[in-house]
Amino acid sequence: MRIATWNVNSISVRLGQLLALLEQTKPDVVCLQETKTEDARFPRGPLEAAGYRCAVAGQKGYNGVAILARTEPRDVATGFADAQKRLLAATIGTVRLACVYAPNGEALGSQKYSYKLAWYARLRDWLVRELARHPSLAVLGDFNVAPEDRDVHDPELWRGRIHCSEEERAAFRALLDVGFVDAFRLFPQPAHSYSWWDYRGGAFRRDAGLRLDLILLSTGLAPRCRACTIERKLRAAERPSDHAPVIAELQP
DNA sequence: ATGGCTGCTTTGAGCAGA
Repeated sequence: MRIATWNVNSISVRLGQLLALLEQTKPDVVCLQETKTEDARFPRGPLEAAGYRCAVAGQKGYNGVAILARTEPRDVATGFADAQKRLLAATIGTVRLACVYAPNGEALGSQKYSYKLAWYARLRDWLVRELARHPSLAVLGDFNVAPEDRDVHDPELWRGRIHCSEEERAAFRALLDVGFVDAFRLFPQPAHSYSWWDYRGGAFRRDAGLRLDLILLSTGLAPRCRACTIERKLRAAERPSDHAPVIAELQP
């Protein structure tokens, strides 16, 4: 079973690239973030034609998450209540999956930063309950936290800043403490492995990136994981998302 | 390079992202 996550930064702009990704990597499940589209306008037609069923939780203009799967998603749920569409869960086969789009946080000390930390606390509480019901649980998405210095192109430049602060990293580790591992770090990985590069300042060309897009696996599910990779080449496409997809391979 | 992109919004300058 191949599971993937991608922050598309608008499903309508990235639909062609998404269809190409589905064709080339043939994932069984894809979690999408920042679809930026209300549910009635989600492009179900072309995705169903490509062989994927869609569970969606979108809103106009901002945020928005979706889960695409080759089989019908079961027990679809939107998690804890929030006006911002940032969480969606579904069961595919034997695996429970949660698609998450964590808040950006803007800057330390801002209202959005407080919202980010509170959102992480709510996510943690929700994961505790979800894990009790679903021991095989995968959490995929844009966490908007670079977990460690090795996930940052220039740790000294980013020290204490948004995505890299100790407070955010502690909030992220609190998720792991519930009973998850970062699938990417189960395997040897190249140095400078990032999943997001700023559109500005030639960040991708300079490889000035952060690893913000992650696949967390419950300790019950992690032994089934055989690989986890970042599809970096999509960031080099024409009119790319600023995030690259992440894909994990699970043994059946 | 703290922006110098990009995509969105009752279309057009301002917000948000990260």
